[in-house]
Amino acid sequence: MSLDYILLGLLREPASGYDLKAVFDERIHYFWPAELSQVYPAMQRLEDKGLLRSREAPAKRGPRRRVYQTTAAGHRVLRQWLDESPELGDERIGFLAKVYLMDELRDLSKTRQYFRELREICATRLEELQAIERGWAAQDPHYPDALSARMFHVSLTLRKGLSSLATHVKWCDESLRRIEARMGKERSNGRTIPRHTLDSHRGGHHRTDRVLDSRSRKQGRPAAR
Amino acid sequence: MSLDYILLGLLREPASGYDLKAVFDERIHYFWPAELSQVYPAMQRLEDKGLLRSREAPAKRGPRRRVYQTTAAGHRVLRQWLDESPELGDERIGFLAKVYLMDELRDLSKTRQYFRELREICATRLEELQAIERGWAAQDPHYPDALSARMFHVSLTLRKGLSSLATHVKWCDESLRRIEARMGKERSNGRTIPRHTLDSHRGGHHRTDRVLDSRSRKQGRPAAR
DNA sequence: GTGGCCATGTAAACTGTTACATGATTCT
DNA sequence: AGAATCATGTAACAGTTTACATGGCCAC
Repeated sequence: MSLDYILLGLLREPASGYDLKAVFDERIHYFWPAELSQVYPAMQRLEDKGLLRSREAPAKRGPRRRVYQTTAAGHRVLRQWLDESPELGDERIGFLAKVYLMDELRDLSKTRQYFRELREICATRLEELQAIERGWAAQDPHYPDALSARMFHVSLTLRKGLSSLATHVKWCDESLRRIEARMGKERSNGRTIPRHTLDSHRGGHHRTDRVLDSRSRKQGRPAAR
Repeated sequence: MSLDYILLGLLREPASGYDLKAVFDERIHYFWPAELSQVYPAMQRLEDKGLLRSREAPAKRGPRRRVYQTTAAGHRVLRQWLDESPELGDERIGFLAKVYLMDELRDLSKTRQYFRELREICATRLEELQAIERGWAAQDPHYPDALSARMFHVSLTLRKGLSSLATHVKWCDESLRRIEARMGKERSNGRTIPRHTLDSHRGGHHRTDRVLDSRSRKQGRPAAR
């Protein structure tokens, strides 16, 4: 349901669905991704409820655009939502689910490889956010201070991203240390490299050939693909 | 789709849907919550695909139970999933969405209150995880070392929760400092306490009277509640 | 006997993603 | 003429939550 409220918040300035999609992909997607196919119907619903109003906008360069904006009722609804207590909500963290079960592979070098890749992904995204912050600092001489109320709140969220990702990278590093220490112990305990590594043929089969790919009808033969 | 794989992982030891729900609520829900109404059909689907097998179990104290267990095919599918590269995935972080838009309230004391509550929630959950770790340390004299492969991987995920939540609390504290500094500046700039505080009548209306509560049919009058 | 926990499910609703359909304008 | 970008949507599917239905067994 947060999407509706985010829309009300973003449409305090008038914008089209298409405009909004750009905003989502640029700034919002870090905490709330959205697709156009979800945004358009949502805006229509909110207009039907009287929380948004829209008008046909003269289109320079392109076809007709419908521009939406939050109404007074929309502002009230938004403020009521903002005034509610925070909730952590249910986060689904797929990469942790994998780590939790990864003993199944019986091969710590696989776990190590997993953490190395994860570290890379997070470090890259961290740099992305650091670049944003540098940009802000560059065009505002007393950056973290003297911000508008709007930017102040936005900067609180940026800081969250920055600190979360930095910690994430540190966790990967700590994990890699533990994994390597453990691998060292395994070797010195006389265990040789696990034989399961035989499975690693047909090089680099990342993200291909999903087996569990769609719901099968009852009694459908599993092989029938 | 991760749910299916988590089920395959958990059912390396036989268990009923009901058992599994307890495991989810106790350990797994930190990174992947699940409801029974989702677990039961999922297990049936996985059995139809040949990845789980089930048997009727003699029920001491209660009605009949159906106990599931991962098959050899299920193990293969699980290992294939575990072998894929990590992905961050789309996280939806509702509490950040609110902070991002909270300038709308035009009342920093509301933002401060929000962060105080958020800090409390996270600190509580942090203590929860710390208690788990203390429990492990208590019943295992050389705790973080010499773990089974299973527990080693589980402990990697616990450490993630611990470090994430500690950082989260620190972010709340940093934010509270910034908010209070800014409130001080507002006061000294001659601005008095914002008048919007008039809205704060009818004390403590947390989590009540959601306005945007369900999709309205087209053209439904907004007032018709 | 009834309240609580054990146990298994179905149905409907909600939220979100992927794929598709359509067409204008601008740039090369 | 064709590709890229602007622009708006629909349809089908996938994943999850909430509400409901059912019933056994056990303790008080």
